[in-house]
Amino acid sequence: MTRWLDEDEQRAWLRLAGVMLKLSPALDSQLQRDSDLTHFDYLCLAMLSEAEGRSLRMSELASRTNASLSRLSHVVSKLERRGLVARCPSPESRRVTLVSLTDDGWERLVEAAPGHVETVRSLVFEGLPAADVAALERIAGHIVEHVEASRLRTVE
Amino acid sequence: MTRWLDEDEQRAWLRLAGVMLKLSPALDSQLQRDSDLTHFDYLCLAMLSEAEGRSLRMSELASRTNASLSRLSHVVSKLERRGLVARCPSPESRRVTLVSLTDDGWERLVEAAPGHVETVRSLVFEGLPAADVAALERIAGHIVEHVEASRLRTVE
DNA sequence: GACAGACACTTGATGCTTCAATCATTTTTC
DNA sequence: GAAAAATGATTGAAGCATCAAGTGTCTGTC
Repeated sequence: MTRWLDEDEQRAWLRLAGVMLKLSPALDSQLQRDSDLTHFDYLCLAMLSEAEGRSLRMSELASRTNASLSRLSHVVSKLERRGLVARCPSPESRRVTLVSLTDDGWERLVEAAPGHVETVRSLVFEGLPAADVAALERIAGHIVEHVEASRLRTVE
Repeated sequence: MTRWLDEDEQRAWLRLAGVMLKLSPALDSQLQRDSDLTHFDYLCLAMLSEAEGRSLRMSELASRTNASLSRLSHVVSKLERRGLVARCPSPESRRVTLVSLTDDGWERLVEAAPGHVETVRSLVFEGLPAADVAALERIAGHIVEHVEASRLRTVE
């Protein structure tokens, strides 16, 4: 017996679906136009830039960018071809690959950041009360946790 | 001079990006596995099913599903090939195309709905306080509005 | 110390999304 | 009432994401 969504849930859900369908392309579009980067490309560079030694193992970067290892591998290959990122084998274990941000990658990130941050601010935070910023963090965190938990359940 | 995000905004933003990166594939994956439909396919069928006469013009369906006309056109072509949807010229104006849900499309939607709704409930609403449901609707609505407004600005 | 399984990652094929260009129709402007 | 602009929709090419299958490495376990 299906438990359908009530009216409030229905409205909230349609709006959230709207965010996924509209915000994602909007971010990609601005970054693509101004910096020839995908939003996901940007996220990879940003996560590397904040990591110790500007370098992370593939699986750690995948986890920090919320991506599958497969998706990340394709994207890192592309970024490597463009010279924004470099791969090298880990000294610790031969099945581990380390990715690091190159100087060119760092520069590209620094150039792209202001425009991207402005876009995020204007699309998400402009006019959003502080209480809603907190709520957004709480709710989005809740959803991400549930998705991760369900993935573990179905993989088993 | 860039106005960077403060710490609270930063955390909220990373979590929201996580939702877009993880929730969307999770929905696609369940629907694909159980009903051979994309989440966007589902949305199209669902919007048609609720429309008067189970039929809408392309541009109206695009607007209700938050998609570009181009994306919709490709997807409708695919759904039409599979017999879930039919196109016909509008009697009102010759540049308008009407899309309508076929009986097969209706059946497919009815079969897919319970599993999809269960997934949405378990990933989004399970354990989410009613106050947060309202906040989600408000915040997501705020974001969608801003994205739409910015699109209008850049198109001009 | 060999073998089964787990782990880290890569690859190739397929289908989806976007962008830019296009076409036909309708409306506006002069 | 023609020309110009706007609207509604489609198309093809290029780039992305996903899935399933693969490679190589490491870790038990007997």
